[in-house]
Amino acid sequence: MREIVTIKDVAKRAGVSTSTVSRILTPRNNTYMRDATRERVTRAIKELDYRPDVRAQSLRGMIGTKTIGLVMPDTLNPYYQELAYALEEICYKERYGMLVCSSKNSISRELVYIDLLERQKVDGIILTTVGLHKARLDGLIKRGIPIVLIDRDVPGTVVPTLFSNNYMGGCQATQYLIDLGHKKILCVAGSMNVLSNIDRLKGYTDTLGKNGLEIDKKLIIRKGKLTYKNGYKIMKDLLSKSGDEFTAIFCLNDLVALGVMRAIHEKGKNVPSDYSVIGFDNISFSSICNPPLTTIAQPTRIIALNAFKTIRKWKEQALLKKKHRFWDTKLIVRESCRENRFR
Amino acid sequence: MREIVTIKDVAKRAGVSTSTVSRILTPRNNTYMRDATRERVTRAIKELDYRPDVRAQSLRGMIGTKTIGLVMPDTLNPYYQELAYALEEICYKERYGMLVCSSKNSISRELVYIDLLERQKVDGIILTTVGLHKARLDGLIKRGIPIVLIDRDVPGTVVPTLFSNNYMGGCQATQYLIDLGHKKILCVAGSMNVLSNIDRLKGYTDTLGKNGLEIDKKLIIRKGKLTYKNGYKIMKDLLSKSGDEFTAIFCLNDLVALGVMRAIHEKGKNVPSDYSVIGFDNISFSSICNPPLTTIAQPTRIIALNAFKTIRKWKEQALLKKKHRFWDTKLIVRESCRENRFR
DNA sequence: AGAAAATAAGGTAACGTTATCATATAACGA
DNA sequence: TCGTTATATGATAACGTTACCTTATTTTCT
Repeated sequence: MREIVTIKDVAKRAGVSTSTVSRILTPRNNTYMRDATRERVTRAIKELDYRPDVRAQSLRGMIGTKTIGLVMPDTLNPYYQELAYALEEICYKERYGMLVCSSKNSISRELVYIDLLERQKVDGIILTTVGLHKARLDGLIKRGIPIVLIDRDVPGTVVPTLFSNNYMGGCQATQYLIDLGHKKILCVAGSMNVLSNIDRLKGYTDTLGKNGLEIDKKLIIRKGKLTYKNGYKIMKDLLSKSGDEFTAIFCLNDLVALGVMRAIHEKGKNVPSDYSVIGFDNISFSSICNPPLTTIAQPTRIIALNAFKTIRKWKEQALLKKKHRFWDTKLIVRESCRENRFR
Repeated sequence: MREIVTIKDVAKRAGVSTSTVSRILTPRNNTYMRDATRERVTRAIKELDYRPDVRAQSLRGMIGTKTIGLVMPDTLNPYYQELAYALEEICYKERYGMLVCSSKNSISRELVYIDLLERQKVDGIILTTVGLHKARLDGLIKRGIPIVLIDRDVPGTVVPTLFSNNYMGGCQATQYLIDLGHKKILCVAGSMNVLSNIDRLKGYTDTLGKNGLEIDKKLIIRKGKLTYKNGYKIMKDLLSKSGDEFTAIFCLNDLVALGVMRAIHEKGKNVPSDYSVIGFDNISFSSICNPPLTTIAQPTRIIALNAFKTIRKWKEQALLKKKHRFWDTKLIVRESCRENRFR
């Protein structure tokens, strides 16, 4: 039989009222209780294996549901997995539950999930949107759902939005290659016009310019998605033509970098002797692959922590001003880049 | 201002009672309603952007919380990520929320999470335990929490437990290598005594025996965890001594296989020309790595689907008998194995 | 036409908690 | 000793919803 133990059962067993039991569950500072009573109740709780029902607590009380929702474009993308991991760590410490939702780059799916999270009355939503509109977002906020955006902006709105400093990362990667003596640097940029990619690309072009190097449009590949498969395909095509136009490759994420490296190896060429390759994201596999990938690390943990904090401190003033915040990226040197001595 | 729209607001706006609104939210077959009324209510819901509160619904009604909990030993392990992915897909279709919890191979952390999920009154828990005891599990069941175990057993209990046929996978991998002409096959098995590993190892030894090959205990490495790092270390040690005692390597999971391959490459040797390597799990990176890894795929999606189904159909009879179920593994041939012509 | 059945909606209590108010006893200061 | 405050607990209503019961209107059948 399904035997649900409630606060009434505890009260009866301890010979007190439910109020007294409740006082133990929700300790406020200004409450008096005899030690003997406290002990009797505590014992009853233990003996009955009682656990308060968070639904009921949050429905009546002033606490929330102790749950947050994380909505990401792609759960299989290692970068988001690491974001989820960092966030889970924080949730664990705070004894929060984390509802993980993958929009799979579909806006309709994202909306279904946001709706679901709202019905579940989560204490907040952390969202990397694939195209939420201002109206929807404002609706959410009006209805009192704390929401924090990560990596991607919703134009015209005032929600706190947290970013890696993607521009900085683009600069770091490019400058590193230039310092190694590379002058002709291919950039595999993908076709998607999300802010993070635009910034990385801008970092690339600006840094070329700052170093007095020419910006060759033929060296900026803006097609397809930033996936392993696409990186492989792009590089394969390029190498089948000539492959002489560049000595280094800046990939806008690690996944494409992996695909690019695979195509290079298949062609019988070597990384880093023939081509230097640098990625972005520092996914866990970039330290494992062959050769280990030099890349730009995002401040994932810091972003996760601040997202959580923002939700917890959510007040009306969050609405008052646009709050874009950026955190520094970091160059991680491994073995996929080498000095350019020849060309 | 935080403006929570409730069923009362909808009722008021539509000019009906809350009962009538509720009837629309929870459609039972035997309910009558005038079309005009239905339409008025539906419109009010839309206009107010009303969304029912799942907490309240589940507290009063007969539905659950539409949430399940997934507890895994390691969220960063690609195998579990793919399990989570498969499960999320099912949850999405059913409009369930999924609380993702990583025990990080710590039993105390696992217990904290199970406790949290119980307080959240999830409709079920899907658990790959790192060492739950019978007593705890029986407690959960007594308290009416549907629970399904995956990959790992809790001895002496009667909970439905779902497995890949790890023994079969061990046989498939070993037989494949034998069919390629390998006679001396190293097995990197790790020290952990979990059922899945024991079964994989048994598949290995049984298949050797069935093919009339000697079982050389020196070729079974039972130390450390099944991680990339450890695989690398083990193979590096082995190669620094001699490396002549075997021509093929069966790794109990893909992660170690990746580490093993790295060590081989670092030694200037080649996979598959010098050593054939086969893994287990078919993690996404096994198709991306260099060379792409031949491996054994687990029926992850099937397991996820059945776990969910089991929870939904949870009845008292689930208690009546032990239900261990196994699903077939599958050999995935890629490029890390080759015929053994020389030794 | 009258009774029975079908249709359509409202009223109320309850789910498991806690906030708030009320009450009872004990301790204290004059 | 009495009034006042501190201590300790109980009673009740409410959170947002739905199950169940009740009531009012129609429709249908004889």
